[in-house]
Amino acid sequence: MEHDIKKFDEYADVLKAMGHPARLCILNGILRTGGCNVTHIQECIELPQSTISQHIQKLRSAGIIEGTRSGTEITYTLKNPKVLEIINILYPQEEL
Amino acid sequence: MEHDIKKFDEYADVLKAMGHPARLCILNGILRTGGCNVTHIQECIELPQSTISQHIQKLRSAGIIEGTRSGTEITYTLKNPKVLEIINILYPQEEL
DNA sequence: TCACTATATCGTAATATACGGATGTATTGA
DNA sequence: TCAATACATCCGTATATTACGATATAGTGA
Repeated sequence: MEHDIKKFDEYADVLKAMGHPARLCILNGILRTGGCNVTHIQECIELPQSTISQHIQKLRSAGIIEGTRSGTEITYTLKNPKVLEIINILYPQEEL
Repeated sequence: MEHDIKKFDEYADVLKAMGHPARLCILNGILRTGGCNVTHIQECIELPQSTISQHIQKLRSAGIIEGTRSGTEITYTLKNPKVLEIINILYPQEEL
């Protein structure tokens, strides 16, 4: 078995970042639409802008998403391919 | 995009339970050995017994593992097949 | 019943997370 | 330069998580 817990730190952080319903919802949305901005997310989930922004920062600092600015908008996309695989396992593409 | 955050509660809890280095280490160990007990885990990661036990309880209450008692020992095994897939994505079987 | 091993639970202190209002910053168009 | 839009950050508070020693419980064999 594995001896060094530190080897698990990296993905523990990724999973922890994914482990919140709002963030999972955001990730699923980003994946399904191929990238979307905070305002669009805000229209879909009932949370104030600052809360959503903080969730996005958490996903960003875990290296899961990255943002591209165009004008005043920032479009976020999935950056980590393993996260994409995980979401597809959890939420396979039927009835959407 | 998805409207109801509650639809994401189930797997958010699973991911949250996975999102800790000690628990990820335990899960990886259970997967690789096909089931193991607390004492064996304790030999591998440097944590007191009560701490390990609590991590195991967290995995158990998230429906990720289940224990089978034989004598004084309890052998834990993976219960959720999606978790198995996720671990295999994160830690593919090379050099082990 | 007693001692022993394996595991769980309790109590609690330290730390982290979540939330949302208020405020700050960047970009664009007038 | 000003107002508007999109997004980020700050701050205080409430709640949750983590860790671990101490203690409890379950099972076994003598």
